[in-house]
Amino acid sequence: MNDKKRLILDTAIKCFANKGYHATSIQEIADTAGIAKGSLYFYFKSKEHLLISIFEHGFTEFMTKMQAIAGDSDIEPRERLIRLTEVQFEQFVENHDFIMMLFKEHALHINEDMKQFLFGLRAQTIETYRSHILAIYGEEARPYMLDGASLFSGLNHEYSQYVLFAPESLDFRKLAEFLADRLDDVMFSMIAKRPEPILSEAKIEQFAEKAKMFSFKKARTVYDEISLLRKLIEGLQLESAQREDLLSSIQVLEAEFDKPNPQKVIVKGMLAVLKSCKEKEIRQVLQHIEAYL
Amino acid sequence: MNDKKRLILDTAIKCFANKGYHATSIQEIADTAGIAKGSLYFYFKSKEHLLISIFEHGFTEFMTKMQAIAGDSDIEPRERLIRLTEVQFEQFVENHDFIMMLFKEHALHINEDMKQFLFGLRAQTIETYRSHILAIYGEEARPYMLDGASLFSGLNHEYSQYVLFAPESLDFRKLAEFLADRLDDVMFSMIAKRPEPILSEAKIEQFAEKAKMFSFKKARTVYDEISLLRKLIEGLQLESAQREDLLSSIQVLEAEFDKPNPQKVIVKGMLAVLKSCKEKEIRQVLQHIEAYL
Amino acid sequence: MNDKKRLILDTAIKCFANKGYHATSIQEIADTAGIAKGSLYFYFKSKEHLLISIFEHGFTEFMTKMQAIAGDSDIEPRERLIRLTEVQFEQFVENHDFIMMLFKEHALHINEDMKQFLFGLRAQTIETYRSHILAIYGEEARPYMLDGASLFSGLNHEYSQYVLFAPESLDFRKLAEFLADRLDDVMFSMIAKRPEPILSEAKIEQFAEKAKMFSFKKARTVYDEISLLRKLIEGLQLESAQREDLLSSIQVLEAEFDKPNPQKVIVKGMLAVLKSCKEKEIRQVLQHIEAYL
Amino acid sequence: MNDKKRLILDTAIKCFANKGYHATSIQEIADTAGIAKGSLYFYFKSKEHLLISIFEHGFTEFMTKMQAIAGDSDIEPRERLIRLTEVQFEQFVENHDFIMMLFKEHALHINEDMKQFLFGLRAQTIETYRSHILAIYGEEARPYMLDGASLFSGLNHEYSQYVLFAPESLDFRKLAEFLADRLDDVMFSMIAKRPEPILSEAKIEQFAEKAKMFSFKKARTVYDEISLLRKLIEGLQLESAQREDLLSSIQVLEAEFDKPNPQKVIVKGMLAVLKSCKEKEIRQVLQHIEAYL
DNA sequence: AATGAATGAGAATTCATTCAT
DNA sequence: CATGAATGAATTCTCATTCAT
Repeated sequence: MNDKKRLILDTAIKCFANKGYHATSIQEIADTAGIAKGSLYFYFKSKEHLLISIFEHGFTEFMTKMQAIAGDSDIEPRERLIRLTEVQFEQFVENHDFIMMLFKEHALHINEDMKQFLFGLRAQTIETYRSHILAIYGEEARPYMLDGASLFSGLNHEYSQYVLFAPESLDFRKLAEFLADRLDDVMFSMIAKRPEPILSEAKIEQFAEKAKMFSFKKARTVYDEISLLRKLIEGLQLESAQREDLLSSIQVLEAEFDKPNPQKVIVKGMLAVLKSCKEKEIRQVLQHIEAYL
Repeated sequence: MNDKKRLILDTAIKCFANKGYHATSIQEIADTAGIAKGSLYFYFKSKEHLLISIFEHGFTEFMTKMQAIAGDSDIEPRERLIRLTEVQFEQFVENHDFIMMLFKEHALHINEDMKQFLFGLRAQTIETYRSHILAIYGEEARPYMLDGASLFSGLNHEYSQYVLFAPESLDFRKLAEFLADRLDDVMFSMIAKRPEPILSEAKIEQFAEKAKMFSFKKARTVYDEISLLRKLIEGLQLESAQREDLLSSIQVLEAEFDKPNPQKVIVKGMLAVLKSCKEKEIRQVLQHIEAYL
Repeated sequence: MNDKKRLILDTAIKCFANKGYHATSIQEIADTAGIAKGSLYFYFKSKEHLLISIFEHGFTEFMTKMQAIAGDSDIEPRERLIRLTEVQFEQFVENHDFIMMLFKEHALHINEDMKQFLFGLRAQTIETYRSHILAIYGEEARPYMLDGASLFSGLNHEYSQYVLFAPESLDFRKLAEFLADRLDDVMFSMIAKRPEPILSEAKIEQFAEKAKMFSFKKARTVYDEISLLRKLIEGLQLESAQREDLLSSIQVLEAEFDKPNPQKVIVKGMLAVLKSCKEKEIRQVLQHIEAYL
Repeated sequence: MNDKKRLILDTAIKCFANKGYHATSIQEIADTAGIAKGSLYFYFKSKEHLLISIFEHGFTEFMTKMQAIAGDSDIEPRERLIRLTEVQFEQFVENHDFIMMLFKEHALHINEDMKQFLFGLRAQTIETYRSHILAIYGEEARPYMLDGASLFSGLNHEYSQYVLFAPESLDFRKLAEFLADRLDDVMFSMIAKRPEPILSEAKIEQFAEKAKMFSFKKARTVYDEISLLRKLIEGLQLESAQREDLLSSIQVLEAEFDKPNPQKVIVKGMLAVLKSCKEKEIRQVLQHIEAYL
C-alpha cells in the first residue's frame, strides 16, 4: 500500500475513533493528515469506501495473526485459547485506534454489506470459542459449548476495555491465563452440576435471524400495509402516467406476496418504483413493507 | 409530561435506535411522529437536547426500578443481585429502543456532560456489583471484588444482547440465576485458589483517569489566544504574501483589542482574512476569539 | 403554483437561457432570485428536477395555446397554419427565456426521459405540419407532405431566431403569412413538377431510429444489453448479498422481456434495484434498457 | 499536427459531441484517448483552449473546401450554390462529430471571442447565400436577397439534421438540387408577386446588434464602485446590526483607500465582512473592488 | 401550540489545473 | 514528452435551526 494512502487511512481511523464516523468530516481528515481534501478522493472514491477500506485493512491485519494461532494444531487447545486471547490484546494495542472506533460505534451499518460483515464477524468469534471449548473440555462440555463461548466472549470484551484504555498496566499473558482460568471455573462447574443450558443451536439461530432483520417492525400485516398504500396513492393528485405506474406496482407487489416464496428482488423493485412518491405517509408505509423482506 | 412531547421522545428513540443519532435527521423524526419539524423545537430546544432528554427519561425510568431493588436490604444479597439482573433484563425489553440506541452507538459523546454521565454510569454499575460481591462472598472476596464485578458485568453484557434481540425465548429469572451461578463459580474458585487479581483500586482509578481525559480545553484570554494564533501562523509554511497578510491582520487585531472601544467590524474583518487558513487548530482559535465580540 | 416556486422557476429559466444549464450554478440562481440556496431545495429536489419542472411548465403553457388552435376545425386549414405560426411567435416572445434556453442548448439530455421528450416534441411538430399540408394542398401533395413539413419547419426555425432577438421589429401576422406563402411556393411547385421526394415515411422512421439510439456505440437487442449487464456486474467486487440481489433482478428482467407483454413496472422496478450500482458503464446499459420501455 | 495532438483533438470532439462540453471532463477525454490527464495539458493549455483548437481545426478543414467552391467564378452561380450545399453535406459526414457538437450545444459561448466567432460565422453564411442569390436571380431579387438567404439557410439547416443522423440514405447531390429548386420556387414567386420583404439590411443590423450585446461592462473608479456599493446596501432590508456592520466597513474601506498607502489587509477584511451580503449585484461590485488590490 | 417556509453553514464530491519526477 | 499525484476552488446538496403566521 502506498504511503500516502496509508497516511490517509491511519488518519481517518484516528479521527473516526475520536469522534465517530458521522461526526468526522472529510475536511477534518484531510486537515489532520495535512493533505488537500481532493487528494483524499484520489485514493478513496468516497467516505463510505474509506470506511470500508479501513475495515478491510484493519481486519486482514488483525485476523491473519489471530488465525495463524487459531489454526495451529501443534498447540494444545487450552494454551491455544490463551495465546489467542493474548495476541488479541496485543493486536488491540497495535491497532488501538481501529478497535477504539469499533468500540465507539458498535454498529457501523453504513450499508448492508457492512452490516452483514460485522454480523458475520461476531458469529465467527463465537464459533472459534465454541470449537476450542469442545477441544478443551471434551464431549461432556457439548451442551455448554455455546454458553461457554458466550461467557468467555463476555469476559474477554469486558477486560478489553481495560486493555484499550490502560494497556501499560496489564500483563496480557497473565490476563489471558486469568480469563482461561475463569472459563475453567464456569465450565467445570457446569459439567459437574449439569444445569439447564441457556443457549442452544436453535436459540442462537433464532437470535441471528432476528438480529439480521432488525430495524424491521410489524404491527400490521403486509396486506394491510399494501392496501393502505393503495388508498394513499389513490388519494394523491398525480399525472395519469405516474398513477398507472404506481398502481400497477402495487398490484405486482400484492401478487408477489401472495406467492409461496415471494421474490425479494421484485418486492425491492416495486418499492423502488413506489419510492418516487415523496409523500411522508407513503414513505413510512414503504419502510414497513420493506421490513417484511 | 405532555403527550406530544412523549410522542416525539419515543419516536426519536426509535429512530436513533434504528439508524444512530447522527444518521437520523430532525425531519425524519418529525415525519415519523407525524408532526411538523418546527413543532419539535417547541418541545426540545435542539437535537442535542432531545438526546439529553431521552437519556434523562430513559435512565430515570430505568434506574428507579433498579435502585428500589438495589437498596432493599430486606432481600438477601445474592437474591438481590439476581433480582437486579432479572429486572434489568425486563427493563431492557420495556425500554428496548432506548437500550438498543445505547448498544448501537456505545459512546454518544455529544458533549462533555454526556460523556461524564455515561462514564459515571459505568462506574456506578461496577460499584453496585462490587458491593454486592462483598456482601455475598464476604471479606475473603475483597481482593477479587473488582475482578468479580467486571466479570459479572461482562457476562451480563453478553447475554443482554440475546435479551435484546430475542427476549421471548429467554426466561429472565433463569438467566439471572444462571449468571449468578457463574459468578459463584468464578468467585469461589478465586477465593479457593487465590490467584493474583487483575484489577486493583489503583488500576481502576488509573483507567478512569485515562478514559475521562481524552480531550480538554482551558480558558485563555484574548491576548493569549492572539499570541497562540501568531505562533501557529508563524509555524505554518506559507507564501510570503499570505504570511504577511495574516501577520498584519494579527497586528491590526491586537491593536484593535488594545483600544478602549475595539471596532467590531475591524475585528470581524481581520478574522475573515485569517479564516483563509484552513488549519484546524487555527480555526478553533479564531472561533474562540470570535466569541469575545 | 406557489409564488416563490414560480419566482425560482422564472429565475432559473433566465439563468439557463443566459449561460446554459451546466454553466449555471444553483448558487447563482438563488442569488439572482434573492433567496437562500437551501430554499431552492425546498421547492425542487435537485438541479435536474428543477430543469424538468421548467420543461413541464414551459411546455404545458406553450402547448395549450398551440393545441387550441391546432385542433380548431372551424378554421380553414391554411389560415389555421398561419395562426399556429403567429401564435407560436407570440409564445416565443411571452416565454422568451424558456425558448432561448432551448435554442442555446439544443440537446439537453440530462437524462433519458428528457431525451425522449425532446425527441417526441420534434416528431410531433413534423406530424402537425404534415397533417396541415395534406389538408391544405390535398391528396396530390401526399408524396411531398414530409418534405413540405420539413421545409416549413426549417423556414419557421430560421425566422424564429429573428423573432427571439428582435421581436419588436416584426409583425408576426405578416411573417406567418409570408412563411405560408413560401410554403405555397414550394408545395405548388412540387405538385406541378413532381420531382422525386427526398423524404419518405421509411426514411423518417430510419432517421428517428438512429437519432433515438444515439450515444449508443452500437445497436443491440435487449438481450444483448442484459447479458452485457450481467457480465459487468459479475466483474464487480461486491458483497454476496448485493451481488445476489443484482443478479436475481437481472434474471427477473430477462424473464420479463421473454414474456409476450413485459410489464413495464417490473422492468422499471428491476432497473431501480440495479441502479444501486453507480458504475458508469452499468448506468449506461441501464439507460439503454430503459429505452426499450 | 502531431499525432498525439490529433488524437486528443479527435477524442475530445467525440466526447463533446456525445455529452456536451460542460458535461465532459478532462479525465474522461484523457481516459478515452488512453493518455494521462497531464499530457493533455502539454498540448492544450486549458479545456477552453482545447475547445478553441477544435473550432479552429474543424472550421479550417471545413471552410477551405467550401471556400474553394464559393470562390470559383468558373462555375455558374446556381451550380456553385448547389455544389456548395453538396460539399457542405459531405463535410458534415466527414466531420460528423464536430458538427454534431455544434448542433448539440448551439451556443458555446465559452468566452467573448468564441461568441464573436460563432456569430460572425452565421453572418458569413447569410452573406454567402445573399451574394449567390443576387448572382443567380439578378437585380430583381435584390429586395428579397436577405429573405432568400434566410429561407435557404433554414431549409439547409433542417435537412442537415437528416444528413447527420442518416447520411447513408441520402444522395447529397440530389438533395442539394432539391433545395436549390425550392429556393427557385420561393425566389421566383417573390420576384413575381412582389410581397413586402420581411428582412431588410436595417433589420438584420438591428438583430445583429441585439444578439451581440447581451452582456457588457464598463470601467468605474474605486470610489464609484464604493458609492454604488453604499447605495446598494442602503437599498437592502437588513437588520440594524448587520446594516451598521456593513456601512461601517464601507466607511473604513473609503477611509483606507483615501490614505496614501491603503493597507491591503484592512481592505481585504472589509471586503470579507461585506461578502456576508449574498446579493448578486453586490458580489459583483465587491469583485471589482477586489481587483484594485 | 403548531406549522412549514426560509435560512445558511457546512458536508461530500468533482474537476480543471499544476508540478515534481 | 509523459505521468499521475496533488491541489483547492467550486458545486450540489443536507440539515439543524429560526421565525412569521
